Amino acid sequence: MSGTPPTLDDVARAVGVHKATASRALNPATRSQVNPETARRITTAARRLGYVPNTLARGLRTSRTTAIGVLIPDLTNPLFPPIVRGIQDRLDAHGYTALLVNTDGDEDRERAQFSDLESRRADGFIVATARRVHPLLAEALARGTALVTVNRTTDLPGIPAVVSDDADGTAQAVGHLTALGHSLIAHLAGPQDVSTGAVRTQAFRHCMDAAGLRPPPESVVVCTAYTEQAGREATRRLLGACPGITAIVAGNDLIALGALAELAAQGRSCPRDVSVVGFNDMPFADRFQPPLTTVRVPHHEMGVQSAQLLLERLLEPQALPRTVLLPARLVVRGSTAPAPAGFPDRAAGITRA
Amino acid sequence: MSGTPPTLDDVARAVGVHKATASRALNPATRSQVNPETARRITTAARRLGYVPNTLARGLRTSRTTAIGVLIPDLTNPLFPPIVRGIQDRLDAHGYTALLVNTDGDEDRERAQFSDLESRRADGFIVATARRVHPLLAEALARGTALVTVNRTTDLPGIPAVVSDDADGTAQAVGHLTALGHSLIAHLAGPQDVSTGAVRTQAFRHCMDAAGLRPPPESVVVCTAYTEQAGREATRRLLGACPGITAIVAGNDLIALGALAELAAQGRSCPRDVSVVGFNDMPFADRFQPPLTTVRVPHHEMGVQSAQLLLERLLEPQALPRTVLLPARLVVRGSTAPAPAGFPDRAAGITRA
DNA sequence: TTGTATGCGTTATCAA
DNA sequence: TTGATAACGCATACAA
Repeated sequence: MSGTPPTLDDVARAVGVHKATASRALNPATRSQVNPETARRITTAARRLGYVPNTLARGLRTSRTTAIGVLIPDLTNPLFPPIVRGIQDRLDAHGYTALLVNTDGDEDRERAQFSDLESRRADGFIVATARRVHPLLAEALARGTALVTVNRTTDLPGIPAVVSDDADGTAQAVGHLTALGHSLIAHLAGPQDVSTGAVRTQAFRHCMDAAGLRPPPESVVVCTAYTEQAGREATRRLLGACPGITAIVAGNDLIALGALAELAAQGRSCPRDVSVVGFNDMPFADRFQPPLTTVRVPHHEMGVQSAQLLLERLLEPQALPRTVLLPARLVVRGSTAPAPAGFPDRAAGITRA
Repeated sequence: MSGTPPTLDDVARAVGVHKATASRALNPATRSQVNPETARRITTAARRLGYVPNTLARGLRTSRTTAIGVLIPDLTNPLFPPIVRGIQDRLDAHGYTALLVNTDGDEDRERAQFSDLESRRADGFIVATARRVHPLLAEALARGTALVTVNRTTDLPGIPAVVSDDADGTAQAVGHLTALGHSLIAHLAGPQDVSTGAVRTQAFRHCMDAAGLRPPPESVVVCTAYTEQAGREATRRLLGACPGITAIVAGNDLIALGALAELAAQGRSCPRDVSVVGFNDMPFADRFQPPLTTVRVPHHEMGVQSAQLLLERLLEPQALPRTVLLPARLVVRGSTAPAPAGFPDRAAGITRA
């Protein structure tokens, strides 16, 4: 209704100074260059007129937008809201804004979204969609784009990253199960083309080996996605091939949820017949039926740290890329219990070393 | 590394035309004005150089940014990710981008965030933080800002809104409980300064009245927030004042979750002793212990519709503000059961009409 | 069909 | 300490 919003020139004229002076007075960094009294009058007039600087004009002039592109697979995956909140909280504190997009795991969509964010001249990118082989990120890195990955990493070196200590988390999960007397432990692996899937699976194999356990190849089933549906299908295959298993280490909580559903459908009780450990400690995991034993990953803090890393990178583009490793911690709840008796190892074709 | 990104002028020079021609060729709307063959050469060169239009410059020139501010209370509240996804999905399809901010229910923070989005020259706003009395929105409306509220409305007329039919949803909840034989039905009301809280509470009173039930005043407890914590505290007060109640209609699922926690803590079984109905059908409500009977609200669709409404408003600023009312539907699960015998109405001081 | 010129609102450089 | 001026990259009215 009131027409166009007031510009710097409007404020300047209201005070009777040049717009350059108004610009200096309103900018904290240059405020010292202007007479305190005039500065005060300019500030007052700006407030009175409801002046808000035009970020587009400023960005065009300074080639900085204080906007950061944030790429996630899907906001409705409960893993990501805490990460995004962490990012936003830290960015906000520094006057930056997150530009959030979903890629749905689709490479074309990701390219399109990334390109859009580039057209908006995002100052940098926080990427939660990293795959181990990721041409788009490689190209961006080569162009000198400020980049940080969070939660997942790329095999390509040179990109700062914030991840949780998944190897240690997996070790805690396996250790918990062996301490409960389990030896027929299966693994519902996450997709192996992303670092979390590969790292957790490798750690699982390593831990089993170190514990002197030799599970048959069929006891490790790779899920096609980090979803309940994929977890359920993988569990069906697993139980078909290895009916004797008494425990499952799931690639993440959604896969674990799928496992719980399939176990229930096949009339197997969790945790009485089969123990299940998840990964992430997603929101409300403690309210599930049964409450989920899982490896807690500090998602909010991962978001905070990734934003911090990116902000540092914008200040010092030449600094060596750091990787921040945050601790993961097993949270024991109701989905794990001592191994049931009467399931000798041989029944599942497993041999102890 | 490769220096600054290519501009329109770079593309134009590579082809040997003026940048105005390049602009026209690259813009779908003006492409017809340029020789098809030249247009092709320009398009090719643009792709080869990796040209991406500078949205800042374009926005400065056109005073349109194809960016929409989205205000939500808190992304980690499971209610909002589906709404935001709905918004993003529809905006994306029209080449718009969502600028997402969290207000954490803090009015100062909300003003600051809103101001930042204005400085980024968002073309309009989708507001999920509406309170019944909301000066900020009133001012924005008076300024002619394009505005849509989602999930909640403002008492102030003139702002298009997308909400679910909460009165009907509440009626289904109460009807379900009375059909199960409950008459001592309590209500854990949401905050009354937001429309969802007020509407559901009013509907609850109305339904009880229509059913000939006259619950004592203490059986309606207002929660200070839509949180598990607030729900738990309210439940404690409720059970102290009205120990005889056999059913609870909660203001939303988080409040219901708090009720479940407090009931369990007091040794009362849900649903055997007390039935609980939630509101929203938040993600994984079916996996809770017990699976939650709740009123499903189509959150993703609410997001889609709110984006649609805003886009329409940008095209036709003068059109009358519409309110879209989406259907809510009771989903019966495990947290409701027939009323236990042996709790005569008089025990709770309730009288039938 | 194409080129020229101008301005969007800001900040930075240079003079005064 | 302040003012004048230019430029960021684009789209458009106007001229050719």
